[in-house]
Amino acid sequence: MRKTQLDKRTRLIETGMKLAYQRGFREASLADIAEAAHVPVGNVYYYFKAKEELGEAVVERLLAQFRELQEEWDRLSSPKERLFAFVDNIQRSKDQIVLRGCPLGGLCLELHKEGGALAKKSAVLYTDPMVWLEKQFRGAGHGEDSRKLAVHVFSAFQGMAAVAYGANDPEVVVTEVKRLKNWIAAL
Amino acid sequence: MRKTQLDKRTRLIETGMKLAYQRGFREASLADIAEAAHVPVGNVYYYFKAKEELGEAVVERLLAQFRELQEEWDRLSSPKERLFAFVDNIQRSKDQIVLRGCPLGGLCLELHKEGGALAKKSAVLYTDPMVWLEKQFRGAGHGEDSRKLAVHVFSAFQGMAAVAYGANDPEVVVTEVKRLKNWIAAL
DNA sequence: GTCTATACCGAGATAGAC
DNA sequence: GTCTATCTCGGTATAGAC
Repeated sequence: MRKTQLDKRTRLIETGMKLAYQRGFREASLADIAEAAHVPVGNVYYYFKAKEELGEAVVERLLAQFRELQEEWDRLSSPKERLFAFVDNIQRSKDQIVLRGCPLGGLCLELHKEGGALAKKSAVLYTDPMVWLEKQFRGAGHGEDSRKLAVHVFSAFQGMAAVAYGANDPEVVVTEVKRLKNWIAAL
Repeated sequence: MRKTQLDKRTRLIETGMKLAYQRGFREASLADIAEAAHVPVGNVYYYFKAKEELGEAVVERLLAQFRELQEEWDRLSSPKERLFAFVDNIQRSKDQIVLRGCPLGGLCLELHKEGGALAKKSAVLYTDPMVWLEKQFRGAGHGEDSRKLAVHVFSAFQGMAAVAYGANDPEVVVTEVKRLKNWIAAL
């Protein structure tokens, strides 16, 4: 019982995450999500009392997913290597980014504009990675500058993702990633 | 006749632009826009055959508005001054950006995700400014590098706007603008 | 050309049988 | 716990009087 409950709930969250990424959270109807997750529409409300609550779960899932990456990177031996791993990951995702935008940024900005309770909660999709980046810079001995350096890296990431997506040009990611790596290497 | 027609049409476009910026284009209903523009709802369809067409007009209006700024900057004597003017303008808009995001980027990304005909048309909101930036770099003697340099500036702009907005922190703009100006000055 | 009334549809959400 | 049928609301879009 508990098992299948988790399964359906999880399926709804993951499908919601996928469709929100592809078409936007607002754009993806509960009917679409339910169908794609092989769950009857009305049944969604057994797991979530409103669409907003599913959105919340999607944000959490997305964050958890990013934290898994962080843990992986944390196993690398030096802070600088960890920073490079972060940037390499952007490069690797470039096709996805050109096609659908940044998975974190897209949802964060959409929910932010939507307003309401989700707006505030979605901010962690930005702040959490920046906190991690800051920690790396601090570990590399950049002290009080670390926050600004972290903001710069994340901001460069969001910028290249937005432009690559909006202007439909994967080369933007390639060029900007190269520049960002040089910048980190030269610090 | 022609006069009042233009007035209402213009009012609808400008109000649409304002509300799309504040709440998103999808989120702003025709009823809201019409009411705010003091035009009866049903009458909207005399001027635009569908909401999509109003969206198109909004994109064009936004672009025209940006082009006015370009013309102003074009009157400055050197390409480098023009680049600084572009960046200064970001700095000046920082409060607006924190509150509602980038006027160009927000709409461009939303419409892009929406898909459809508007998706392609909205891309000019990104490509047009980048073309202008490229021209400045070319004028400053950067030859074939100009395009990449332009992309970098615009990408930095979009990044700082997104992060400042999403993380609700105006300081992001201040810091990043400073960095960007140093970068341009050192070229 | 202008406006009112309304059709129509798709969305989120609920009731209640099983 | 699970699913079907249905309600309600708000949105776009249209018909047609003036």
